[in-house]
Amino acid sequence: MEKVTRDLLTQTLLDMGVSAEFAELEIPRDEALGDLSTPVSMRLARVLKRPPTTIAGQIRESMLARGAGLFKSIDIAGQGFINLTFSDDALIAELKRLLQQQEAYCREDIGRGKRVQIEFVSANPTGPLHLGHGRGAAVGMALANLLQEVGFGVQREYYINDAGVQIEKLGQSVFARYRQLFCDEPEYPFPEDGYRGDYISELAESPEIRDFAGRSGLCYSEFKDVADTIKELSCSLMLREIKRDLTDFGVTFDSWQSERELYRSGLVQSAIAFLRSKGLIYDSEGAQWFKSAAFGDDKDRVVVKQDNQYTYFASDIAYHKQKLDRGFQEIIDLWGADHHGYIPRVSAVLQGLGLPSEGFNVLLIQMVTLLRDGRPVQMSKRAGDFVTLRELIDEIGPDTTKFLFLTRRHDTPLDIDVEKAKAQSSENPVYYVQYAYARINSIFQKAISMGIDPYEPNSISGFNEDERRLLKKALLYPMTLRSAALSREPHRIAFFLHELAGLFHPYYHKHRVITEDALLTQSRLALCNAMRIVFGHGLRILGVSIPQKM
RNA sequence: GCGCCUGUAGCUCAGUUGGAUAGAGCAACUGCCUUCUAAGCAGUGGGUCAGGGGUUCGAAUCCCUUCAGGCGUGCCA
Repeated sequence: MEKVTRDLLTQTLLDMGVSAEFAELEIPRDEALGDLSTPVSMRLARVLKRPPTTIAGQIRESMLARGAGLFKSIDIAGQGFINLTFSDDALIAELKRLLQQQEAYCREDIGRGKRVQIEFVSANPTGPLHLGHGRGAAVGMALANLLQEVGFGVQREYYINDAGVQIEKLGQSVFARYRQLFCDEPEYPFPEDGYRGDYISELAESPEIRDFAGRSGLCYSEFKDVADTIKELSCSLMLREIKRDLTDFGVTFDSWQSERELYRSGLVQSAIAFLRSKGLIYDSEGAQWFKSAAFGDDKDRVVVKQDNQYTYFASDIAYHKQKLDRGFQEIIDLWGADHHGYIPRVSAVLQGLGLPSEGFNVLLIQMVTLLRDGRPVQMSKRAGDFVTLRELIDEIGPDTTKFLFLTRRHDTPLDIDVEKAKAQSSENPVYYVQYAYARINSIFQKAISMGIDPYEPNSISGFNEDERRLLKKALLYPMTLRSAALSREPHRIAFFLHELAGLFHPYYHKHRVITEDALLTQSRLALCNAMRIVFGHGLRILGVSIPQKM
């Protein structure tokens, strides 16, 4: 409905010789003013050098003439706002279109098939997922669903950092723990900066490690002799755990990319050679440097150290080059906010490889601070003191956890008081939304039991004021979807759904849907069906379950 | 020192990308279950949008500045 209006406004502006980008519609704060409004005439006043009210008058005449019954009225208010009010006939016609097209009604093709890759979570397989990863998982999944819904070709990827010193430390930690537990060496030295969480013991106790230990005589080995297998086993066991957590959280990936695989297949070497051939890598002070300063970074960055070892940056170069080689036109990475300093150099790489700077988008997932008794808890994987995603899911459920993360902008720091989250979980906003859906379903069940088909309303009469408000909100849902997609902010959908439920519940309480009046019943069922479609669509995008009853 | 993020009701957060009189949830208080689900509804109270200046028809939103918190600033990953 907003799209039809926007197209109309755009045409009107083009006829006046004005660029289409001025065609912006918004929902007035005060609904008495109208259904949609545009401040366009005030913006044009400066450009056209005419008073805003004069311009507004011209736009009004043109839109009324073109609109053909779409509007009940178009008013000019204040300093030049144009307020549009839809006619009842137009709302009903639009409702019928929604019911006919179902979820397709919600989708506007914004992506036009553009291939975009979203990489998220990508936690090192050196420990369980914590709350920050959970936030990234919820946001990344919702964003992927959202973009897919508006016409992008989306791939969801998890990058596995299974090479380098962190994995080395993981292996050492597991090795040391095994010796302490099973080799009668309780004093066996634990690595200084090893991982100390309980999960290390669990790894050491796992059948896989114990089986290998039995075969290799681990109690009599040096770490370096068994390092490769210990590391690989620990890593894959940890990854299995992570995958299980994600699955239980309802988050899935299309692709898992291993860092080690980049080295094995020679992609790191060839990527650097490629950059060198383009003159973007040079030698200095015995190291090899990438010219990132040429693309906006503060300084050039080392990719191969003096000792001939690759830096972490080297594999990231290969990784991001490979993303381009796989044909993605837009690359979205979700990173923890503590990596923000890393953005310019990766952006530099992609620009050096020919990707326009707007093709690379990093969503910084701000820190999740955990509070206990109102005081922040230091979360450190190495100290082993942190609250896992698993723990929170088990306590309050995946839907509540997701909604907790999705009712915030991703780039604002978030405090979670676990005790409060547990206490409030039964009053969580997610239930408010799900409950609305379940109630509609319940009405439909009742209708069916009475021999009425709620999905096939054959006639729709007029609507009262409450119904009009509800209907209008549902019909304008695509507007939220569009802005959420364009701004890459899935949380807007969560808030929309909560607002829609906030209209539905009072309506439900005030009016009966199924009454003696057959025509009225048909109309109200049609309205409920529209709500059902929108709630279902929104919840599906957020990755939240859609309960038929509660 | 420099860079990025943040500061909105007692708490946790939105605020349509510069629009009209700043909004929700939780917490507190008062009512409402014989009806299609009370995980609900109706109502009450709660604000110097961190402070100051600027830009313009119009600022919580943009610019400058001060204050406060977080993060970053490796030939670590």
